[in-house]
Parts: sequence; structure tokens; C-alpha cells
Amino acid sequence: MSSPDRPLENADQQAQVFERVRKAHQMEATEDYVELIDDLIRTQGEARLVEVAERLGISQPSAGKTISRLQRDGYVTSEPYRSIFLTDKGKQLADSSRERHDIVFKFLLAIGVSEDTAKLDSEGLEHHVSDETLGVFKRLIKQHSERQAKK
Amino acid sequence: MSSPDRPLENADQQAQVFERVRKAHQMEATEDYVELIDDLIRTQGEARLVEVAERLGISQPSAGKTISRLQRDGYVTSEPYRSIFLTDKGKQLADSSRERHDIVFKFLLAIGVSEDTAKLDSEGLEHHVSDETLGVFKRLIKQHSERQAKK
DNA sequence: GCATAAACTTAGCCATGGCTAATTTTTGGA
DNA sequence: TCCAAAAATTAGCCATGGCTAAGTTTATGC
Repeated sequence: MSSPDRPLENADQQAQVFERVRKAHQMEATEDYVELIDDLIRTQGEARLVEVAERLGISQPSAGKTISRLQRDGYVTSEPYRSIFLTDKGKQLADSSRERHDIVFKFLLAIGVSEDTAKLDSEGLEHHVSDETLGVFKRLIKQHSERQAKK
Repeated sequence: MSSPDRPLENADQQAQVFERVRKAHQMEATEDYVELIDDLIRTQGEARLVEVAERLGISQPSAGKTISRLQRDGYVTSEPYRSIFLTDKGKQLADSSRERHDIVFKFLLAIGVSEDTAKLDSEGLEHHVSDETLGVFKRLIKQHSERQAKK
């Protein structure tokens, strides 16, 4: 590929692309945490820090620090030595994150990616998919399931 | 959706997923920089810090700090007040990053995402697509272009 | 009911990647 | 040639998100 397919564009436009990625990036941890906390509340009845930390694969103090930030920013509430709850804002974010995650996951399956890889990739991809692309994904999932039904 | 589609899995497995995302994350800035530097060298003959910073939409000192890290880690070389060069390692990473980026971009176009959105999304997505998924993308791009040719 | 274990917090460390302000070096034009 | 503008660097700030070690609180089991 000697001639690039994406020619050098206007510097301003390119800067906006990167800015958008940086913004998405700031939300990643937040989304992962509220999604996980919501999962834990659903399945275990409550979300304990020890469990959050274990599932994220990080130390308890690291998880605790981020939980504090989430509390400061209004996504969760929790009293010292107690379990963690989602605020309305946190619950909304958890719901929309889960929906995105599920769509990306199912989309990958629909196009023929293996279940293991779909699980891995969807976790990384979910934070960077625009609404437009998500819409296309949904459409293709639907087409795929209809095709399956016909067989 | 009252019953989650992705049931709570083993904590260890889940931790590995998040660890993989964190690793990918560490590489993101590196990949973006070498890809951009390579683009600049191709099209302008050289990569100046001022241009890198402008295109990333960040200040010169911020870009400079990351360039120092890239130099420390063997991706680029540059002497004070001079332009930036890629090492072999850096060039290799730039090439593979660009290839990924192009595949993701073309794939999004192939499934019907608009050009503007494809440009935005591919920048965020490229760092999180596994080789397996990339292979599926490539296959679908090919199918799409063959379908186009038939018309 | 009390001792021990588990959970959580606090304190303090580090790297990354943003920023501004101020300085230094290089470059280009009159 | 030399001076001003542009480019790059340095210094120092901040937030995030990792970590370990040590201390505190809560829960558990004998």
C-alpha cells in the first residue's frame, strides 16, 4: 500500500477525531464500573468492593479510589465499609452500556467471530462505537437472526 | 432485558478480559503517534513536533513528553530541536496500525456506515480488534467488493 | 462474647498524559 | 547580518488509575 487510503486530512478535523477518542476514553472506566456493579447487584444482591476489585483484576485500594471518584461524580453512593449502590444516573449509564455491549457482542457473533473472541473484543470495542454504527450493527443482527430462522 | 445475555462469568476470566483491555490501552497512544508520524513523513517529508501536536489537538509540551517516552521505548529517534524519525520497530508498528485502521475503516463502509462516522469510529476501534475479528472483517470487505463488482 | 479473619480505608508511591508559563534554539526575512 | 517569529524545551502543575504496606472496622465462628 504505497498510497495511503486515508489521505492526510485537515489538521483541525483530525484533532477533533482524537479529541473524541480521548473523551470516550475518560468514560471507559466509569462505564465498566457501573456495568459491573449493576451485574453484581442483579446476581448477588449487592456489590462489594472486594468483588469489584477481583472481577476487574486490580487491587482493592485501586478499585476503591475509582469508586470514590464515581461517588464524587454522582454515579454511585456508598457509606464506609458498606456495599455500593448505583444512583439513577449510574443505573442509566449501566443500562445503556450493557445494551451497547450486548449489541456489539451479538454483532460479532453474527458475522462469524467465535464466542471467546467476541467476549474479549466487545469489552474493548463497546466504548468506541457511535450511535450510527450501533444502528447498523442492530440491523445486521436482525437480518442474521431472520436468516437463521428460515433454515 | 431482564435476564442478562452475558451471564456473570468466572471472576478470573472476567479479570483477564479487563487486563487485556488495559494492555491495549497502554498501546493506544503509541500506535496513534507512530501512525501519525509515519503519515507526516510520507506526505510532508518530515514529522515536526508542532505538526504532531496540532493534529492530535494537544499542546506542544504534551506531545513532546509522549515523544520522549516513545524514544525511551525505542519507537522513534530525534535530536533536540530536530524532526522526528521512526525506528524499525516504530515503522513496523506504524505499518501494522495503519493496516488495522484501514481494514476497520473499510469494513465500516462496507456494512453501510457513513464515511464521516467510519472515520471517527475507526480511530477508536482499531486498537481493540483482535486478529480473529480482523480476519472476519477482511473477508466481509472482500465479499462486499465482489458484490459491488457484479453490479 | 471475643478472637481472628475478611473487608475496607488511609497513606504514600509511581507512570501516563493533559496543561500553562517561561526559556532557549532555530529559522527566515528585511 | 541580525532581529523577530516560530519551534522546541524545561519546569512545574493537575487528574487518573495502577501498586504496596499498614491500620481500622466489620463479620464470623468457636
